[in-house]
Amino acid sequence: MRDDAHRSVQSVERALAIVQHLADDGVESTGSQLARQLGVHKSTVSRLLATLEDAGMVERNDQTGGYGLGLGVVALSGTVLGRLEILRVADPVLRRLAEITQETVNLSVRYRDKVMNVQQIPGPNVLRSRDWVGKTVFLHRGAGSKALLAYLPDAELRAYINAPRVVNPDGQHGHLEYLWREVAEIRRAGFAINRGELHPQVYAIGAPIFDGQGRCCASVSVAGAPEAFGEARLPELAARVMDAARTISQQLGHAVGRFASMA
Amino acid sequence: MRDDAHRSVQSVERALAIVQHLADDGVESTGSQLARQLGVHKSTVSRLLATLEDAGMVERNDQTGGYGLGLGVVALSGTVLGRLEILRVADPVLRRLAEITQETVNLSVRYRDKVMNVQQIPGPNVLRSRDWVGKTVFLHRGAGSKALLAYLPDAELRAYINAPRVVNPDGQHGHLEYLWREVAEIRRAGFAINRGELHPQVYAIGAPIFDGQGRCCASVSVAGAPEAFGEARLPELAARVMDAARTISQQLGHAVGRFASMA
DNA sequence: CCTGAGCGTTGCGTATCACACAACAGTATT
DNA sequence: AATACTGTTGTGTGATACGCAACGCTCAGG
Repeated sequence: MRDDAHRSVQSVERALAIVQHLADDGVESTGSQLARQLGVHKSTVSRLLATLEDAGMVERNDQTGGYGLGLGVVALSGTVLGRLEILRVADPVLRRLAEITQETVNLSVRYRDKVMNVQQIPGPNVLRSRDWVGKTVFLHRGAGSKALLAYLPDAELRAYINAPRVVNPDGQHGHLEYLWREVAEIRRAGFAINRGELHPQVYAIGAPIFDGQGRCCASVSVAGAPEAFGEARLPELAARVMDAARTISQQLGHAVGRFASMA
Repeated sequence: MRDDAHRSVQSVERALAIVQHLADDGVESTGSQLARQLGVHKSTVSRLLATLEDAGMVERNDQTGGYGLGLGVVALSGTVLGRLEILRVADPVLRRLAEITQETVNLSVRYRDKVMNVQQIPGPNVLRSRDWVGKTVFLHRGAGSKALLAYLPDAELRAYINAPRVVNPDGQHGHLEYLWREVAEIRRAGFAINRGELHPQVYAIGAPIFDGQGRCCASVSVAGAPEAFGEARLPELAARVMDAARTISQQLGHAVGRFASMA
């Protein structure tokens, strides 16, 4: 634990732990609660919170007196999203895909051992559109995620599948060896399909996007009600999604047909 | 400078300064550059960056070797936006407004002495839709901003107008006394209008939103090309925007007609 | 009204820890 | 090869962030 001793700054680590804590439960909490959960004195937390509040990273709710994440992180998010060049080139393609399919379109990029949604264009019959940008899911859950996973370099893919995992409370994580078959299937078909993995009533199709170096860096997916993914419509949807992914890859400088990461 | 001595944590302040710096220029920079600009040793910056990178707040670009903001801030942003209840209640109203007007609809909230965009529904003929959520503008610039400004409590309004301001390089900030007349006009009409203040080719109309305590906490605005805001259409647009704002205010618990902040 | 328990803030003293320094490794340009 | 940049990492020391305790505050409930 203390092996990488002074490669990092303790107080900053604590501040970031506070931020992560406020982000995880989502709900705001008091400084004393944070102090207990982090195992430090409440005066320390008070000073850290004051510093974070000055920067706009956390805000105090006037009504309840609790602390929560501040709008400053939204401002930061805006600049980082604005600098993601993949968003610039993908945006018109995604809009067109949404218009053609009349379903919800997502763009996801890899983030550590997860996949993060960075753009969502809600379809006409979407209910809960909000709170999706910035959401992360594991690489093996969901269409967009699996599309990304399947085209990782073999070493990374093997490492991910064999990595020791803790079984979540929901019991969703076991051994992932079964993924080898699904990955092969995805590579063969060129797209991944999700039949209610994340939400029972949401099916999705995802296809990989490759950057200029031929690495799979993102994925595009189309999500909708299960009825929309019947045998009749699925081939057309898959073709549309793969076409969009290919277009974006081209604009990122990827030579079509050269799937370097499959070599 | 050092008067509020140990009410804040220096190292965390420095870390946040790094983050702000990376956000401001938008462009990524090297650790040495950051060290020079902050006036600290590069080894300090190196350790701070390592800590921030572990948390996903900054990322190193493999190609250029520079540091930039990381996707971790996007994840944080997702949770804070998901907890903004005004987004939940406003979302359907905004979508309906966008559908009716066929223009771009924005929802803004106050953030310190600025206004932040927290939701944008792009219209059909939008060009650059991206990178608007999280963007901040001053309270007196733009339709949504001025709508919020005009309904601030008088004390805050006076403080804002009389606050000493530095003149920006673009020379946009001078004395703001002229705002008193415009504020009166906005309060009389019930909406604010922006004729190319922020971008020459973008006009907008904004109306205030009030929370359960009757405080003006947000605003909704409709933006589009100047041609769309001619005499013929402007009254209807203004009515639509004010109607949407009133609907959202109602759902936030504000009694219609009781504009407490105008008393 | 007083009490008690919860909250956050703030002086203070001390031990920790984060800093500057310097040396090192790596890379690109000369 | 040499220079000029990077970023990383040991090391010593002095600044500093920590825990403690006391304070002011609000709220709940005898």
